[in-house]
Amino acid sequence: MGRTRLATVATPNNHTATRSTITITTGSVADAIDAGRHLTDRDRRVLALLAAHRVLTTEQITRVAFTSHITAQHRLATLTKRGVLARFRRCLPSGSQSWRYTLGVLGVMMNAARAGRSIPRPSRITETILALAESPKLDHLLGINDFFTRLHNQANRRDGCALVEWWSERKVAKSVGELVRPDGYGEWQESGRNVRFFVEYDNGTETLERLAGKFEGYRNLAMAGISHPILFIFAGVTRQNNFHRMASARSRDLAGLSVASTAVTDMTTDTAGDGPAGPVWLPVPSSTRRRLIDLPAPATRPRAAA
DNA sequence: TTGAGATATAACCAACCGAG
DNA sequence: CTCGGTTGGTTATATCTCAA
Repeated sequence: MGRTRLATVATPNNHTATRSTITITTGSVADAIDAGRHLTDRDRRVLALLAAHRVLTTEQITRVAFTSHITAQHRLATLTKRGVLARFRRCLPSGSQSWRYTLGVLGVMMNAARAGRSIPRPSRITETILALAESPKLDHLLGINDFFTRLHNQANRRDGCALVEWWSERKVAKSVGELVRPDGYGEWQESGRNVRFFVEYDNGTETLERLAGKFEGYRNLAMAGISHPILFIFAGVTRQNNFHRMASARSRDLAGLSVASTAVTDMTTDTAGDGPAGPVWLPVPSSTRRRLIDLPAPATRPRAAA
């Protein structure tokens, strides 16, 4: 870079048990314009990805945008140094946890300029990044993004497969938020067939009763003409089993809905290597797991979610 | 408690490519 | 050709997990 006015702020917070390291490089609008000139097409894809989905780990970004994790690490580190990205992680030592990347000060400025929005002040952006790093919803967000990046990776590796749509919670909320609050919406294509689905990611913070309460919203949505399979993803196998038993006993609540569940461990250790696209989904009520593309369609005729 | 294996990053290095 | 940037490889280092 020519004239560098960037100040790197590494903020090790050693005061609590959950130590965190954050790297935020700040800069001016002029720096953002300068940094923008050095971006590759792939960099712009990563920026768009982070603008839409807020935070992704090194591994998740690699799945979507890189073929080599080494290259991804190098490039992401460079973009962080330039202020385009910011990153943080719990625990100080390297190698113990991958970095979580989000848009940096310059990245947010570029994104706002491209969308025709007013450009936020660097201090405001820094506050947002710090809030994200400390957010209790961080693991939940990373869990959802992990599911979608694994699907994306499958699409990259297999002919005839594509992740046609990947909507964040915010984007789905704008479309159907009045009736339900899914954690994501997607459309998967495989062998000339398509399946649209809603995602509910559970990391054990809600009671099963509360999960069951979501069925009513989806029934109302179906009556409004929007009906797709609802995928429940659980952090643990036991909780998934409990959910499956509970949901199977409530067939009346599920009338007209297509509900299936899986556990993260099933998704990541699928022997065929198909990940979330593989036969890891257990429809309710059933004891036979199906591929994502083979999930039963809801009884009501689906219409586009948008 | 200890050691092996897995995982992740930093710091190097070499090869390649396009612009000037 | 030189220079700067990108890509991808190796090595060193550090921690975590898990089994003995």
